[in-house]
Amino acid sequence: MGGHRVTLKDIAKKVGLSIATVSRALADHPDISGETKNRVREVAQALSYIPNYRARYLRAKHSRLIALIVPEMNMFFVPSMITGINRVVQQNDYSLIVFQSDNSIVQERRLAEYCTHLSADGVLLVLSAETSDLQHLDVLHDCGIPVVLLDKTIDTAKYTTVTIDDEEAGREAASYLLSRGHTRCVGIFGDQRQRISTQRLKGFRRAHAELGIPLAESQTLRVTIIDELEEQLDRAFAEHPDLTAVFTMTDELLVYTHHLLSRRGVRIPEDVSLLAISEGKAPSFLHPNVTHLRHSGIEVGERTAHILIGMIEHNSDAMMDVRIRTTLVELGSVATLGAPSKRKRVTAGTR
Amino acid sequence: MGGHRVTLKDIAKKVGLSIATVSRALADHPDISGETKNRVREVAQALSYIPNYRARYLRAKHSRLIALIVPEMNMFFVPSMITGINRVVQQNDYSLIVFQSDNSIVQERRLAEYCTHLSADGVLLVLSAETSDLQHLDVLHDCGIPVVLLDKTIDTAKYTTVTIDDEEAGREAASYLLSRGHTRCVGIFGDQRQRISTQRLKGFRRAHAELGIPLAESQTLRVTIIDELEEQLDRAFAEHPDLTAVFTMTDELLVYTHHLLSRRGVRIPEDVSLLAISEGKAPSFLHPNVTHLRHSGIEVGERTAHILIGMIEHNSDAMMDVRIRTTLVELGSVATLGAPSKRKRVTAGTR
DNA sequence: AATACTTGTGCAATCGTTTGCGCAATTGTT
DNA sequence: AACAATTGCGCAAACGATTGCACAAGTATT
Repeated sequence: MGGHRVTLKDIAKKVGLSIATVSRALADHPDISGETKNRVREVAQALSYIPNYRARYLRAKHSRLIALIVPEMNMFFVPSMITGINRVVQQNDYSLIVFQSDNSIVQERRLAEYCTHLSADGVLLVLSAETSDLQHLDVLHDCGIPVVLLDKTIDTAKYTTVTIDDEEAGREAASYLLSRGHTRCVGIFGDQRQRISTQRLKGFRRAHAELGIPLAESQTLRVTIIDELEEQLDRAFAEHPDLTAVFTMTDELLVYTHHLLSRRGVRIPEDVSLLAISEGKAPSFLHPNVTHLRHSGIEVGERTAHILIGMIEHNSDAMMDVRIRTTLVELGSVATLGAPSKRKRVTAGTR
Repeated sequence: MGGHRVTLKDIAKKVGLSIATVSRALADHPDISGETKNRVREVAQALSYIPNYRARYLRAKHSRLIALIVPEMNMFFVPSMITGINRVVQQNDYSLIVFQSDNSIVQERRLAEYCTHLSADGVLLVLSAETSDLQHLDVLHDCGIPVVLLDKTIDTAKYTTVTIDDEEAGREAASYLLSRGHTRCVGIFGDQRQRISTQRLKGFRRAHAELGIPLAESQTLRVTIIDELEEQLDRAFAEHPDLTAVFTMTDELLVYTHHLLSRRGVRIPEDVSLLAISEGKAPSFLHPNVTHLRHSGIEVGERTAHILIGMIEHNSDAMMDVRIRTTLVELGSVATLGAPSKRKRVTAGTR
């Protein structure tokens, strides 16, 4: 197997020209006569010549490779984000190389370094949960490789970031529920080491504060491992019998919450309303469809890729923080409260 | 921005040695004295030297790059498959480069060619729905790049494939339902251009034939675009009032079917039983949990990556067809039929 | 003291491309 | 007919690393 890959040299030998001329002919260089070009092209075709990008880019000092490092492949946001990124990357003749850090900062560091080995032209990075400072990215910075942080980031003055306005999304969620009469909501949030969690929680709180509606500590759940959700939810239901709405800050939390609610026979939205920040797919296959603040992974991916490619091609190191707005998609999982007394009492622990 | 990347030459200049010596020192070559090695290493450290893999691999004729081409990023199977692949690939010091063909054979051909440009050491390929022959992969074969087809393949004597035993899985599904008294089942299948669909359907049919249970044509749905599902399901319910079980051959079909059933108030498994071939995540967040034949994406990914790496490193072109077995996971969405007369009649079109 | 190893290092070619510069042959200008 | 401008092509260096070979100095052998 594995025949010798044909190179410029082979073509040159065959047509009796120098390598340089062949190279230029194939590149349609004006110095080369039409006839020669044709001859070269024919031979190249016949030999099914394939340029060696490694050699080409070795000389050219770039690679047309863009690296993406994600902490993990969840089912909801990451796949569509990759789809968006890939679309733009391919359109611009780059290739995307995907790494997983498995939520480990050690891996993340290793991978960042690896990107420099590969001479990636740019790096897209979704921070791992462990990451609390950005020193390990200095290698990239030192090599002049542009970096864009997306989705899960931390505060930084050094790198461009693309996120949704997490605090605003949290605020909108709460104020949407409050405006429809849900004065006792429970918000379910993720790992508090992550900015995305703390910010969404902050917004959720602020909405309550702004409207002067009390929000007990026990109304905001912080779920680091998904298995904790059930117990925490039980406690929340036990402590707040007047609970009328649940908000989940991600799709993962949404589907599991939906499951737990269904399991205990809670009807949505008759008994409890449900609202989420979501990529948009899960809400459409759950029953009933879930009203959510849509946070399109494809859009995030596309915007981010555009920005990175801009940085690469204009050699710009201007730093910015891009916030992508979420859009409210109303699908009927949130009831408007009229006569509160008619609602069925939900009891905890029912299976 | 972008300081000059430090090379062996820089180190050589600094320590006053030749490039060759520096290269060997860093590679811990026995020819080099310990003292020299230390000096070189110190300087390399101080200058934060990073080897250029493109240059290294240009000479070495390989790239330690493995390409994966998928038709699309669905939410269920592909992400976990990537996770599995990535795990093995990284463990073996390769990198994974991911492409999407968007289910277009034109893209698929372009990407295959692109893999040769990159000198990928191996290619993992999930065929697009459009692909009906494998000629466009000849470029890879000609370059001696090993290829493994996985999940969605077609029959081929030329390439190694890793799949589940689709026909057997379809057969098992049907015979499971039949053995529990469901004599009138509906099977929901995907795009009939894909082997995975035709084979699963074939097995489903065979199980009926083997047990001598009639299976009307209208009991097997073929859903090319997901939007067609609702109408087809309506028709099936209308034609078969004695319908007691539904089988879906993928997660996508499962979640949407589940949604449609919930919407029309069908209780699972009291009114209709539900069985799927699934990656395993969706069944756990649907309510009730769905009994399924588990087809682990991670396992498929890991096995496939191992096989490919084996082919790369042993330069083997032995061809094989690996079938991964599915495992039955019983989660209670399939009722065992006792007295058929007691079941509630399901009527079509109810919303 | 002459010879034969050993040790540590450098030279130069190589991987496959690209590209600045030089040069011959052709064409055009006066 | 002499000179200038154009056209078409090749030489050779460069990108950054690896490696076979040669070679100088030192050590060991006779």
